[in-house]
Amino acid sequence: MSRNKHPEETVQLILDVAFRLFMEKGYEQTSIQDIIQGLGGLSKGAIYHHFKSKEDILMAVTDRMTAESNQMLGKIRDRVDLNGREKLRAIFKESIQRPVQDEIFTVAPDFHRNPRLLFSLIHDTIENVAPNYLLPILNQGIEDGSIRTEYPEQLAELILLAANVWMNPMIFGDSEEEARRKFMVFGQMMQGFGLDILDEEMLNRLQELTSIYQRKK
Amino acid sequence: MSRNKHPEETVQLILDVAFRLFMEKGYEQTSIQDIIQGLGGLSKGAIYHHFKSKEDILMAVTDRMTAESNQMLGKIRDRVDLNGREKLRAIFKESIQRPVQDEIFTVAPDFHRNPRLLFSLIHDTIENVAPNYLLPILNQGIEDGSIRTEYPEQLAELILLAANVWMNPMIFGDSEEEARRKFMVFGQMMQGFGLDILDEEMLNRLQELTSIYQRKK
DNA sequence: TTTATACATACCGCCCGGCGGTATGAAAAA
DNA sequence: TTTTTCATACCGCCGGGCGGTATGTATAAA
Repeated sequence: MSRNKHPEETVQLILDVAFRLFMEKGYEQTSIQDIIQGLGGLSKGAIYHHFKSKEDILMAVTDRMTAESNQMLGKIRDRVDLNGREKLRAIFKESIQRPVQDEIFTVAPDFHRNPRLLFSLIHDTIENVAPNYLLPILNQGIEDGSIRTEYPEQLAELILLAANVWMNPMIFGDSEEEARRKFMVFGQMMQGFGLDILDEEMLNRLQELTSIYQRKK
Repeated sequence: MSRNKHPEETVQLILDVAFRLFMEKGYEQTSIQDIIQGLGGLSKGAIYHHFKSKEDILMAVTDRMTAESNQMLGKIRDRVDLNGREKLRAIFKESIQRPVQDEIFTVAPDFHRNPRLLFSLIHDTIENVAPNYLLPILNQGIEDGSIRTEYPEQLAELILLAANVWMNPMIFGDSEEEARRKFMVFGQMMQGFGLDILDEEMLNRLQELTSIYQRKK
């Protein structure tokens, strides 16, 4: 095969294939050979020309996964027409509404077979999303009086861990009923912090996602 | 080397060595050969006689880790001299007081290098500890009126995830100040559920553990 | 024409796990 | 008591596959 004039396409192809396989089979269970086979003609040399290790591919894959989500978060964070509480609500709404979620739910990553991916998600949530996206919103909410808390950094972490990890149907494989109850408990927790941002629409969407994932299994 | 009359000792030896190595270097980074070297004479055949795979060793190691802790939980759960809220408090106290924690903190498992171990911990927390230990206590608390919640199953999960994972200094490597703030936020969350069970003694012990782990790194 | 890039190919060393074989001890048979 | 039998504990080599590297080659760009 001849040299590609647009190497970026090759990179994306590798990431596409790796993403699909990592999700379907898990990172550990996916060999470089598996990726090569999904590449259609390309070889090991191509992969190691663009990525320095298998781990490097995983990082690129997760980066691409979170990039789109973070862009959305950034947009809401930087809006000037909403107060803190409204932004918080907007984030939750968008997080479960956006179609990217559907894509991920379609390939259905089985986090039981993907502890590394789960860890990446948790790590990104704590080290990136919480301080860079949710924290500024909480701080704004504190200033404009729509949110009250003494420790916004920690509250941001706890909220995201509960929402992104605990309530994530892909991780714990909840039934719709379990998802509903988690949503209720989560809502109660948020109210305990003076944050009343959940509504029925969100619950319905969450249950929808849950059922999509249930069917996939 | 001759045959051991007490094979159980061999099993324990393998688990001892594997435990130490998994903690120090991480599961992935520990090879069977590494374990063999720590065994003092025993060979690969010995390992695969007692365990069917490397994964099997990991499971045995984690089982042994949680067994002691679960025994303590069971004892408190089955006491008849405490109401639900008192049991809940007793569990929290014991969980951070018991010396087993110190042992683990001494070998210092770096969860950043051990996503599988982290997943095992989370899995055990959700699938075992929550339903079998904390849930009965919450249910008792609901009956005797010392705890009020509509969804005890989910509350049990959320509480344990926050306490065992989020507040675990080994996972997120908090500073003492961060540990204190997490403790405060956690306490606020518990109060939101009508549960006022934390006290200063617990905070001090938590910060002590945090500093022990900080020094280890 | 030269140079840098985008690959292909051959190969390395390690690792998990299987497997044939051996040593040992305990129970059963003589 | 002695002999036989048999399950178990363990040895250590080998195979297949893995991630990764070194080197070669064709092509685009300069």
